[in-house]
Amino acid sequence: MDSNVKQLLKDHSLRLTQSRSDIISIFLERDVAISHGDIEFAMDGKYDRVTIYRTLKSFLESGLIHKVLDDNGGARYALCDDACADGDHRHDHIHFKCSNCERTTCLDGVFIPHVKLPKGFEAAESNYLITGVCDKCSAA
Amino acid sequence: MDSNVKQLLKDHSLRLTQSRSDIISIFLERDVAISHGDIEFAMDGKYDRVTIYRTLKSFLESGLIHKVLDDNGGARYALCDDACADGDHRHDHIHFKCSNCERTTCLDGVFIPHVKLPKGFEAAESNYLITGVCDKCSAA
DNA sequence: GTAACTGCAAAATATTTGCATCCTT
DNA sequence: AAGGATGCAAATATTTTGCAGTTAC
Repeated sequence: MDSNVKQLLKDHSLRLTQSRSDIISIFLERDVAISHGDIEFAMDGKYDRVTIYRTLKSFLESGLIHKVLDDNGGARYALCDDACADGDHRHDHIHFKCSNCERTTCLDGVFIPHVKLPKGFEAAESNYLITGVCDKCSAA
Repeated sequence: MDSNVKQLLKDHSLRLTQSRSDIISIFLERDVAISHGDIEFAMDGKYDRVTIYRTLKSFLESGLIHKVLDDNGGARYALCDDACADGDHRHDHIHFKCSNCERTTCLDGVFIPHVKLPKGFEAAESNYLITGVCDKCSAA
């Protein structure tokens, strides 16, 4: 449907299939981090559970999405922003998990502050998750 | 065995049982965040898998341990430091996951820097996980 | 003695793998 | 045509729940 979707897949050297298009569309529709279960629910049986797992895995490997840490054990994912598209992955924004509506949002404008690590520690990736009440819930 | 262990349980109003003592001992022995699987392995069948789950849950609820985010989906836990003991929970230190030895360490001396959140967002808890190479592995 | 803790069985959930078939390139 | 993607079945892993028996206080 969306030429945007096709382009995304092409950009990441992924084959254009129905399930991939549909799954990307879900990511585009929502601006929050979603889980395998969210996708499965949204698809309502249209695709096999396994296909969704494998699709997420290829998206991860191709750098189309990134993993977002969650409070509970559940894995969540969010689209990488444009900065990622050209090989140079930057996921240095903070994620916010609302304890009220349970939504996990990427705070794209809020970057993870760097810290000075003890001698010998070398940082590669950072994950910063804040739990609290989001803007929509605090307004209500 | 350790009067330290007894005291910890007493401090948190938990009954002194064999499994609880043993599990706390493991936490004390290691200064890293451990998972349910780690404990099960260390106990080598001495306690039921379910008991370990429930023990961890009561430790969590009583504030004896805190949950540590992990890269993969697995849940990990670490002892709370003294500051937590008196009801006022402060887990504002950074966790470091070594991609080489897979160990997750609490960097007790490195505090999570505060960030300015967009309007409407209210922070309650913070989790900061850094992945990279730890001091022991970088030295080797 | 009583409420809490434990072990066992089993259910519910989450994730992975093998294989035959189908589809994109 | 060929390799990658999908669906189905099934194995594996993870976590939770019910219940009866045991134990700490």
